[in-house]
Amino acid sequence: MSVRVRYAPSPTGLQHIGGIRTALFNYFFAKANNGSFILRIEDTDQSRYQEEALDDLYSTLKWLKIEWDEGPVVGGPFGPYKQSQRIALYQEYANKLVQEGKAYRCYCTNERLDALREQQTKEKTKIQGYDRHCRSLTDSQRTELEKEGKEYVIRFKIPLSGKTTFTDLLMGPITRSNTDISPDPIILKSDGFPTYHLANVIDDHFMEITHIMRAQEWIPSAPLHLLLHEAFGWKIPKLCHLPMVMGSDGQKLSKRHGSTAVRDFRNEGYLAEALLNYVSLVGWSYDGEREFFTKEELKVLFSLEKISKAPGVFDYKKLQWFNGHYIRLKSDEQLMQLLLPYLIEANYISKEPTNEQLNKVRLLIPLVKERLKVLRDVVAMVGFLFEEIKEMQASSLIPKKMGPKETIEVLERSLPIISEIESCTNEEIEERLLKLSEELKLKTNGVFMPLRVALTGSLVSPPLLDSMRLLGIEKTIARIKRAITILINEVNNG
RNA sequence: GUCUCCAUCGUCUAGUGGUUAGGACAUCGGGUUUUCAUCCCGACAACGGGGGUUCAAUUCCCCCUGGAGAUGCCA
Repeated sequence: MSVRVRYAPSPTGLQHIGGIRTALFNYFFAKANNGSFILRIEDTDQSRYQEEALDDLYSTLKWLKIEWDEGPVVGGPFGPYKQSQRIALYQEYANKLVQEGKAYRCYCTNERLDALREQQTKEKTKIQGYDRHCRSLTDSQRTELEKEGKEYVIRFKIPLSGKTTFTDLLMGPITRSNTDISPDPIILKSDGFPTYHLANVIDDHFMEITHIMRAQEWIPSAPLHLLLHEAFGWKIPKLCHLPMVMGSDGQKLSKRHGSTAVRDFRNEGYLAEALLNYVSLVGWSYDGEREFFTKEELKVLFSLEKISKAPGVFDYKKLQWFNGHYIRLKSDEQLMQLLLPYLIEANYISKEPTNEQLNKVRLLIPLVKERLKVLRDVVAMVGFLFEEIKEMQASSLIPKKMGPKETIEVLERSLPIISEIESCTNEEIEERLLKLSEELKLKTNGVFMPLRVALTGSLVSPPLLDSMRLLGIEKTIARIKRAITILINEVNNG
């Protein structure tokens, strides 16, 4: 039987790193085994449902170029693939369990359950959870409650003794005593919607899922799912619980660790290739040496055996490193297309860039390519070419071990040399500036640094002479003159 | 509290009953470079503790410790 796996997110928020990692592992596992990757929407919680979340799911998967073989939009033989469209099925099977005496209606109010929980916490009772009050209702009591028209939920009867064991593909055998399983969990809510457990088990069965790959946080409820499968008399899919993705403090990765939404990474200028490559390496490795993988390679090389058991910390720095690598792999033209939206957003160029603007941008691509960690960095990096420098401190113009007067001399004597930049090569200008530094008995930096700061307002910038060419001779001269003025004022005032 | 799972450099990881315990990121140093970055070279840095089993344990077993997750009419 061919492999069938699913990614089954619930549309209650933006797609995040942890979710997408699960999606990726399922996807790669399916592809590596010539199987099918199914997308299923687990929208059984009406109160937390967000329309935006669904859009985000689709756009995120599209961005990563993860296509699903069956699911919403594309359809498939086991649809519908949205749980909210399968309610009748869940109700039918929940009722079936009730009829067979494997589940029961519970009429307990939220007030009673809250009070129960509060008491249990206060008294630190051994067993936490539902007290199975309605499990032992007599027939006449039930008829009475029905007559009153009381709301009810359906609870699944967990055996009162014995234990449940399953073999996890990664973890090996895992056993849980039935008395430790949440006592008689709700499988059908009072609004007629199923809980995760019921819907999940029914769908996995009818969608003929062969392998359930999900995060380790599901281990504790796996025995319940097993019991549910057994109650229906269904075959149990193979289980594989993936290590979780943690933040730097070892806790489950969440917003307080930084961005976790894929959308945020995308906005910052992370490339899909980089994110996909890095995320695939959290909890999985190939041989411990190689770490660059394309999606296509992963679709062949991915294997369950190399998944690690221990949770992994998400390393933002390493992601950046991957991103820089993939940025440098782009051609200049490709990178330009990626960078344009950021330059437009910063108002450096117009929404419909003119040819002149495009030509200018085209020239600066090689200057920034090796410097970008994320695409958005380009804004700060080339801002000096598109807008005036807001603030310039005399102190930042003056290199270490030099005074303001010396710096003024450097700038003034550089001016005539730089004025000729349009009729000279970089090498010729460079040579003359080096000669100047010798004449003034300065280090090379003593000349280049003041010029750089005068031009860009920053100690760090793309190559100086190329920057001057891009900025244009007039602005270059004007900025150097402005710097001189600032320094003269500094001398007069201080 | 109870239950379950996990444990190699700061981080992601490779690895084996006998290895100088390997790689990558980060960090630090050096080289290239007019700065930064890239690139190259180098350094630092790990088998949580205690018992066994064994001629030999990082590796197998047990305990402890530590960490995480679950304990919802959320998924």
